[in-house]
Amino acid sequence: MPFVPVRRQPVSAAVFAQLRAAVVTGEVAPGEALPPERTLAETFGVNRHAVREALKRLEQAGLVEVAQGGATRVLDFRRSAGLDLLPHLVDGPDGPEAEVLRSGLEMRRVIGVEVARLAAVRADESARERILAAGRGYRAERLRSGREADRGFWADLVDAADNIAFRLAYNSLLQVIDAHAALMDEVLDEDRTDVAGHLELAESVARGDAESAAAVAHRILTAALVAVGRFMPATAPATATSLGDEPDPTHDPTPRGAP
Amino acid sequence: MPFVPVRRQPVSAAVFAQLRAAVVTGEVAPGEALPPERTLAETFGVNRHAVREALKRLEQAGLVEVAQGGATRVLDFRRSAGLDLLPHLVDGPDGPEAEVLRSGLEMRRVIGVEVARLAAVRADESARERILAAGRGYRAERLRSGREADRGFWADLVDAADNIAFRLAYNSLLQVIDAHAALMDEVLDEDRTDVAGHLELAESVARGDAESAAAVAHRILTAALVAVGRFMPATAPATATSLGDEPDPTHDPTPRGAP
DNA sequence: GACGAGCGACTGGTCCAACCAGTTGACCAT
DNA sequence: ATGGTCAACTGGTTGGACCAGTCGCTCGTC
Repeated sequence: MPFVPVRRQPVSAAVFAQLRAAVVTGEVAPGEALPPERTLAETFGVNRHAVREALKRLEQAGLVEVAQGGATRVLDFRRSAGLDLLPHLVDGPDGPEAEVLRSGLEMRRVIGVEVARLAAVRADESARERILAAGRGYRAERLRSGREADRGFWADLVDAADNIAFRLAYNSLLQVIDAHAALMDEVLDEDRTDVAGHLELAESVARGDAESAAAVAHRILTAALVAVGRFMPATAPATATSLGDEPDPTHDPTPRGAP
Repeated sequence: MPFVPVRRQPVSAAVFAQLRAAVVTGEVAPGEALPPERTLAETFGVNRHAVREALKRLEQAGLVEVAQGGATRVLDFRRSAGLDLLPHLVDGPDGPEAEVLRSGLEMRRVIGVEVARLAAVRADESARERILAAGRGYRAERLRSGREADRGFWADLVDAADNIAFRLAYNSLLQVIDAHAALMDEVLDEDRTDVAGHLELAESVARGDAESAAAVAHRILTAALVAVGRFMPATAPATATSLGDEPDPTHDPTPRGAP
């Protein structure tokens, strides 16, 4: 077993992690007040400043609302938090939450498809060449490191799409992946088996064929979405099974409670 | 003019705002080191603890990297920040940045379309009824407050779509809107003129017709995207003009550098 | 001259203690 | 019932001290 760098974690980060977990698991319900800073400091055995730094991050993440003189209240993160919270929702008491991963992969597909479409229309000449080169080198790159191969591939596309919102959302999704590298690597490898698709996507973009690019991107990105059902039969069996074998190449939302 | 609550801003928030602005405007370039905490404290005329609280938020937002013993370095937010940063990118030196708003509205459309599709498939009976009621009451609600009308309308859809990633991204986009309420209200009102479309969307979802729901959602959400070009002829005239009058009802990406 | 150990200055991390500034609710006078 | 007062409690801010890493210079050794 290879040695890895030890992770140093500041006290405030540890406090933040515990408080965040308490909020997202619902251990402290929305509307409920957190204990006073002085109490938290004593409970955690740290200085009050460390607690305050952690609370600032919670506030920044949209998990709590702090009011001078009043109490610090927990917010409903489903209404108040942004996409940056997603990575932190994956960790559940019984391992990664399948439903959160499914959500993230669905979003990844939607964004990826639109990114492909936009890239086909907006990429300038140098971007087209770069993307085409990435498409042609994908097979070889994948052998070296599948993870870095499509990270580079998609980074070029996202660049070319010229949309800062997609770019930032893409970053948020990458953090989900990084937070569960081992599992996600297996799931995402499903995408990578479609080597021909990657080349086809690159060629479509280089050609400026938006609809073809979108279609191929959809095909590629659906693979991982299907795979996550296999790797995680966990919490939602009904959902997992209906994700079945031969998804509609265009759309395959997961039915639920439909007649 | 009605009275509004006065906003108190903690010192750390003010420091955070200034540092954040310095980073996103590129005033301090990625890779560059921020001044030491002690220096910042003196410069801002506040205590070092306040500076540290601000830095924690910057770190949380993915704008800087702090290392004990070493310097605090600025990151490239285009690579390291998440979607939560989007609201803070809108403010430019010459008013709201048209390109950021365009990006946000593009994302809003993509997410909205997929939300409509998913809602049509996944909504349970009570959700269908609620959505149908919202669709029927939309015309009346809109007269009272257009803003709250479609906030409620879409909130129901997002709920029904049962995808936490879309929900959080939707929250992030709402923050963009809230941060520029006056302008965005004008732009988004373009969506609301399509009253019939809202009813049609609700009916499609209630009927479980995913493709119809997606198509109508796309039509509705394209209106604001077109409008932002009119309201903001500002920074990118070439882009704005090509967004012209009769957009392809299916897709209308903004060409740029295409052959 | 090249190398490397050692040291010192500098940076962020943590703590303690105190006080300021709001909020809340109980109490009391009107 | 109303409104004012006040005490207790909560977050906000400050000062100063020290710990714990990093970085770069210096100096001795080879």
